[in-house]
Amino acid sequence: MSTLKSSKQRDAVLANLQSRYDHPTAEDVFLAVREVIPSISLATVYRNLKLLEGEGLILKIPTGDSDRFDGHTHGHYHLTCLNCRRVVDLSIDTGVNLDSLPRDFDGTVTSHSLMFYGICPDCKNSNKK
Amino acid sequence: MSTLKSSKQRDAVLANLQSRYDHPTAEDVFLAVREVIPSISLATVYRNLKLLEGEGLILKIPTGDSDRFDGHTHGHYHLTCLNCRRVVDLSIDTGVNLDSLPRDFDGTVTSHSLMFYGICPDCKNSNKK
DNA sequence: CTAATAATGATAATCATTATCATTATCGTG
DNA sequence: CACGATAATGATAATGATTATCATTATTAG
Repeated sequence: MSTLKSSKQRDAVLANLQSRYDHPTAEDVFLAVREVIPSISLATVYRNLKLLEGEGLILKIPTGDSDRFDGHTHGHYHLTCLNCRRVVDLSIDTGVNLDSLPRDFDGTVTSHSLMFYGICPDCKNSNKK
Repeated sequence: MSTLKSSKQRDAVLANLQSRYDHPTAEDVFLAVREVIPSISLATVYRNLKLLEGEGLILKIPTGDSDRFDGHTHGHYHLTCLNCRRVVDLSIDTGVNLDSLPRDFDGTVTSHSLMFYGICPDCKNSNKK
């Protein structure tokens, strides 16, 4: 049983994710944290992203291409823009009645993830002629 | 503008996906279709999966590891088993009120995907002492 | 039938992510 | 504080999934 030891690299990765509201890739986080800790390695970023995800402190969002990460684990959903590939937040006033779903299901549901696809506000507005 | 030409390989890939109710990886499909067309190449499977997805005939399910594919595009949702990593269908009596969601959102939502995480019936029952 | 070109199979290339390993940092304990 | 155990790091090699390349084959319109 290994005990966690603190590291400034891990702190910096978490701090970066919690300070931003986009949904960066591991590489994005690497580039940002390198501004603060120039010696940090990409491998260290990947390692700590995985650790932090395991701790439940961040969220990994699989998208079909590179995974995205989210430092805000409160209940909110995402939209993947089919035009610019960005992942943006959708603040949803609950509305999804998930509790009533797995009625006739002989398994256990512990969590869910909901991804919307479409066009983000930026792309929609910049496409106006 | 390129026009589609038919091929028995593509037909076989689609037929395989439509005949099964698991959610195979590209490799899984490759192994299955090779039973019918021994000369088929893995690259051809990937190519046609992408084509078929573009046609809207199949669904690609990103999972964080290898992508899964689904030959049934009707409205249904999936559960990823955290124990055995399989993806199983969840037949849901609608229940999700998705239409009312993107009210205060200045973008366009064209589709969504909902993934549940938990324990599938098989694993749940085999874990009983 | 023939020309045009889409599709194939084989394989090399790419890209994201993970494993390896020698070195360094952290932390409880004497 | 100093020590020893071990977790974390940085650099890089390795892996695994997916895509690109390219010469050859198959399909289709005319």
